[in-house]
Amino acid sequence: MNSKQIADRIVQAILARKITPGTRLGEQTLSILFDCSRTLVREALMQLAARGIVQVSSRRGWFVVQPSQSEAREAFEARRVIETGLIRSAATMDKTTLRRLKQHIAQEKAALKQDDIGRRSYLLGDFHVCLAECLGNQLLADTLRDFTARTTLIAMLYQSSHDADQSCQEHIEIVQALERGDKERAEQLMAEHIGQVQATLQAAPADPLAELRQALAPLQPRPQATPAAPAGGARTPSPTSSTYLGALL
Amino acid sequence: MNSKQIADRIVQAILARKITPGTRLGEQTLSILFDCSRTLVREALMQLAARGIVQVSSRRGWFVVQPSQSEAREAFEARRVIETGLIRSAATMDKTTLRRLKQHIAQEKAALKQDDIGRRSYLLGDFHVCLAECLGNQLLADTLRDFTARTTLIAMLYQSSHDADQSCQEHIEIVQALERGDKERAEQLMAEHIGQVQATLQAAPADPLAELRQALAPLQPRPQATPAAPAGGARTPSPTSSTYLGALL
DNA sequence: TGCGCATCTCTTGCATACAAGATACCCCAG
DNA sequence: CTGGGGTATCTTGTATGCAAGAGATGCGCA
Repeated sequence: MNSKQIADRIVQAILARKITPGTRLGEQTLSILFDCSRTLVREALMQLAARGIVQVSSRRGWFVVQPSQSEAREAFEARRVIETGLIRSAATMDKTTLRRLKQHIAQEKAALKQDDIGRRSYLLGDFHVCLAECLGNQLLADTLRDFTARTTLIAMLYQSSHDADQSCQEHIEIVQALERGDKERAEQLMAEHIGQVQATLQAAPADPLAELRQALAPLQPRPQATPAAPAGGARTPSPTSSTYLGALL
Repeated sequence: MNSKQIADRIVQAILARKITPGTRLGEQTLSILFDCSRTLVREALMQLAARGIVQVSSRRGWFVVQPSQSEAREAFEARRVIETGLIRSAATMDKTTLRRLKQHIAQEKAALKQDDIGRRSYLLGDFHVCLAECLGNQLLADTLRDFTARTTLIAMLYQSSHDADQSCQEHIEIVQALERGDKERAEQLMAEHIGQVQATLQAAPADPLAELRQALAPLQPRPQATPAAPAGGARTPSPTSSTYLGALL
């Protein structure tokens, strides 16, 4: 178990919504979980910090990032720019590639049917990474993976109510447009798709203190992933979050 | 001197073309240079590895990446997608922002006049990062910094002959278009600008063995940054590159 | 009760020690 | 002179130890 593997597991857990924003990632805890020394854990966390997935607060601990509202806006904008641009500048796709995308969607459908929330979340996010790979740019695919992890965290933090079936349906339409060679339409659909997710975020009050208020808001246990939570505002780091780390194994 | 600072210094040195692709970055060497333990150096290198700037070859050493031809293509494509998309989706710029861009260009001109190659390279690359910041997306700005480092390495590796004055001129025109509010033109100019740099790369022969040939090519000391080097093909890791590391201090 | 303060524990920050693999070097045999 | 093999050296890989800081706790006092 090297540091790269540890980092990957953490990212995967985030993409599967098994780790929430603000979760504490203690070096010791992880070293026990992964049965290695703190050194390796630390290297993994350092890498994730460089990728904007975790943060360290000096001598207090490592935490999964809790993007602010403006960071959330940037992340969605970044994804929109990259994904629409990628479609726009892509060559027409060959059959093999289209087959891969369709296979991916089939997997999405299966996970939806089985109500496997973790796998479902993972696949819905991974579609975008897969698409970038199919469009021939591994560099942007890797970048998108991080950005997708970020938007997943944002969706958890701001209680997105966007539903999975709709996402999958939108993916289907995008692939159909690509299959027809209608890149313009595919681009538009992608922009709308990302916009959909963004739009369902719990709108924050137009209040200059919003971020502070959010940071100071009390912790309230969240009822799984239901829509329309009681009141606006996001969670602070969970004090007992070490139990969540079972998600990594 | 913490690991972040070390990483920043290395990236800066790359952007200033003071460290070439394939340069060896020995942990011990760096720890002496930065007067700290290998631990900190290692953390910095880990972060840079996560950002795609350096690579480690097991128990052989750390090296600045030498992007392959296809990685080079991806990097330029990624920049084109991001930078044009950013311009396209931007709001109109206010005066303060435009002033910042103009100031940046003024700095570019000064560095050109003084023939300060390091600073010149740095600023020409940083223009793009600055623009992304001005367009209101720090996340993409940070991403672009890494991609710019990457294309800088590519330009060194494939002997770009694109000249600095022309780059600066193109920057000026882009800002002028933005000032006029002509985003469409700005976007086009940006695409062309990035294309310009990419186009001057030493075209490799249409040869399936190109990459291998390149990897096996003998080391030839490069005459500073002159155009039109004798023959195609890039350099292998320099065996005595530790001397170059003075560039970091 | 409420507040201030000392202390105690828990967490990261950093350095160092040692293990293990890769490479370079040298010596010897053919 | 050439090639093979053993060793010496150099490099990273991993664990561990100790220091320092932040928070939590508990106690005494007003």
